[in-house]
Amino acid sequence: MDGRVVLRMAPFPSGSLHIGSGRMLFVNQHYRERYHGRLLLVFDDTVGSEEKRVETEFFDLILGDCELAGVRPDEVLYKSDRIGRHYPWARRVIERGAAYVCRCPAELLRENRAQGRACPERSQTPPEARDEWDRMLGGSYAPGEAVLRLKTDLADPDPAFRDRVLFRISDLDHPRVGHRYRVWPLLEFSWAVDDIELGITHILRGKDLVVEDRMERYVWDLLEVPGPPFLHWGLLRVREAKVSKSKSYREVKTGVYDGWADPRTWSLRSLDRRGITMEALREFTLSFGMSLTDIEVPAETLYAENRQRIDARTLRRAFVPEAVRLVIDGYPFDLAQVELANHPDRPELGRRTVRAGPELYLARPDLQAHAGEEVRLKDLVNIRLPTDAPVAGGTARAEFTSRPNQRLPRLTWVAVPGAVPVDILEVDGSHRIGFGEAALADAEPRATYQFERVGFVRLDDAPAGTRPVRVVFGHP
RNA sequence: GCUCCCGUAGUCUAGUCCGGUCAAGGAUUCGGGGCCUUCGACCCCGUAACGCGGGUUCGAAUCCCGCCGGGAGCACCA
Repeated sequence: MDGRVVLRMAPFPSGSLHIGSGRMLFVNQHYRERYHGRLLLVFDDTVGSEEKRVETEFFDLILGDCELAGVRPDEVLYKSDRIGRHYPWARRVIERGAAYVCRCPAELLRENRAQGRACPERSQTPPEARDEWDRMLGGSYAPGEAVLRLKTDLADPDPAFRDRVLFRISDLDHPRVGHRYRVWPLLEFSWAVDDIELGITHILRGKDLVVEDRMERYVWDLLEVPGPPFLHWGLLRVREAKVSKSKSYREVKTGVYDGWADPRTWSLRSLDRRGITMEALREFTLSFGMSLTDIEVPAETLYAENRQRIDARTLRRAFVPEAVRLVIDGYPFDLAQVELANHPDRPELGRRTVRAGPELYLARPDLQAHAGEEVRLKDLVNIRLPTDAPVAGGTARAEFTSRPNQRLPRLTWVAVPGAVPVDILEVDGSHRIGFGEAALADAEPRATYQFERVGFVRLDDAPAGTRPVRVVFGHP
């Protein structure tokens, strides 16, 4: 087994991979590594349909998703390059008397199938079928006028399995191969062929494709070729991620979403943008094993996995949302600045000097929650808050009370001089604006921080110096 | 409706093939406590599960039957 395993992943290029479809990447990668095998990426880009079009931009997008996830396929192939190889297989099936060219309109075909009724063409002899097949290939039929169908059992309990269509005619312009082919195989048959021709040893895929197993197996048995075993995983949904691929597609296309990295897509790249590491995502995904159960997991589980990985190396910074300017009467003059640790438990991550002073920004929600109370400004002094909280952007006065650390509610603050405007992009696409401490002024793009009492955020990939500083919320 | 698949704590998972070592392990959540100048981290403690009903057996989460519940598919899409 070791070293001889060949796996394949077959995405349809219609969007970026999201948290659920990413499972394909991690599972295949996992088994590839475990058995030192090969992993092929085969774009399942047969011609599709009017509703399901192949779009070239998605080839690169998906390749980028793989790269991001740290999955490097040994080979990248396109089904659309391989269509010619499927025709001889069709011929073999016809020779066995197991396929015929059906000229029923789609409507009638479906009805007959539902009734378990045979179409007149079903009785074609192999030579007749071959002639008809040649006419199909030769262009005698228009799209919809003829299909090649497999003879199974019209009494099969599963109607979907009765004489499935193997090839159909389509005039759609394919973005890679144009009009090179008119006769296109359907997914099941194309895989029955390619899984053999590519020497695939194990097929690992989502259970949405289990019916297709049966078709592939049927063709292999018919042609007396041994085929690889199938393994499936159930549906994985993240509770908070109500993603629909078509919705994401629409919103990205119309610009409602900020591209495929918009947090609302829950795409791999959006998670990366939020500072969720691919290692965490990989562990998270793999933890579900190959169970056939459909599962719904709270995002918190993923967040916990990520927190475990990044907490110890992530620098702390102060951020104040819905900032209110607070002038503190009686503030001690010698406390113009304080030196703070970058991480409470990791001295090796260094320290920074932060401006303090009598003019500070505080969060309006904090002011409201503790109106009139004495509070501790974290790492600074104790003050008494005003009884009325002004609106965000307003100013209020507070009163210095004492210096020593006391067990009081601890609030986050940012000195007004040098405060950096920050815009947090939330998971639901909304924005939270506020001020961050001055140290954020020269933060590197893509750097991850923990905003104390807010959560883990990652800087967007904007040029340094962009104001407000754009960050994306990761998780608490 | 038909076909296939799946049911272990709030959530996810180990165990089910090959019955005993499972009075069910782990993770996360939640509750309580400790510690640290974050509501984060860390440490300690705790709550909590074999869908239901029969059967086989000395013994069932594990095998059999029935029921109930959930999911997916039923395209000339992938």
